[in-house]
Amino acid sequence: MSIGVVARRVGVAIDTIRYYEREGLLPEPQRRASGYRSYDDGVVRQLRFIRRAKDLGFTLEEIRDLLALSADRKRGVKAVKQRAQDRLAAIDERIAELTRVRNGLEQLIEACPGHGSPEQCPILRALAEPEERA
Amino acid sequence: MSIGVVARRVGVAIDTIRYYEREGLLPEPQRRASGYRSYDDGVVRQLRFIRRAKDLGFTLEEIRDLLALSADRKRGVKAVKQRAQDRLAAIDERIAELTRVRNGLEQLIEACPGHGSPEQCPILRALAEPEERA
DNA sequence: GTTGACTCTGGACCTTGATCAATGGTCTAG
DNA sequence: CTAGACCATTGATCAAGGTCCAGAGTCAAC
Repeated sequence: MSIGVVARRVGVAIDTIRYYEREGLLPEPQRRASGYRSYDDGVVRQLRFIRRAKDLGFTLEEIRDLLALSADRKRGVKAVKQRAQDRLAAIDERIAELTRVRNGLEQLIEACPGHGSPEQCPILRALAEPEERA
Repeated sequence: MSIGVVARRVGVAIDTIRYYEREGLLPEPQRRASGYRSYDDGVVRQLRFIRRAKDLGFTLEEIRDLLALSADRKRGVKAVKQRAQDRLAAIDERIAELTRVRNGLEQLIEACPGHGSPEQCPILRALAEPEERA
């Protein structure tokens, strides 16, 4: 398969495939005599793996790590689970942080009449206040 | 006040202050005869405003907008409230998205024994599977 | 009156995850 | 054989929000 066919099958740009190769997320493929990259089906699975991991919020660096682990029979699984748990913890932390921000913002919105002078607007006041403790 | 003093008082880098000035988030300050920037206390409040708004997830562009609105007596407040509501909606959306990802990941982790062969690891399987529908 | 800390400008550089452009070689259908 | 599609490499560019550097001028203390 040429790079263009792979790109179409996975739904990713050709440049992205070459980029992943440079970044070590994809192995260097066979080459034809002309220099064209020649892929087999494995790369399609691997690209889908990358895309799903990205959807789960893994960075490309973490994905490179996951890919290495997934190739490591026996020892890999434990480490993969650990990475997934780390990722889960990071997501939980991010959700908690966003929730704090969200609730703070909501309170300000509720307290804001939506008219009157800027000095009376709790949103602007909260932003401008010298020190505030939540 | 010199730029360095402002930077220390707010806890922000000197370069950041100049950057904000270039980006239109801070007014151009007075200059001494030497060309040194000379600030009054207002800039400290404004920098804190920027920092708080950034903590709420506003982009610098949105903050520039908020600052303009906060200077607009009467008409500003309504628009500020609207911006805050938009921001709240965006945060809610982001939390919902993260929560979906979080729950998917959690299920995979629960199903993973943490040992055995990579082929049996639900995390790796989910990532590698040709098609999966949640 | 000089050392050391500070500031000025302009522009380069950083991160992440790509994407695009330029230039040139290759492949395939008609 | 040739047009048009495809692919190669290198290097630039993007968004966002800064950070850092060089080279030069300035300020404050001793």
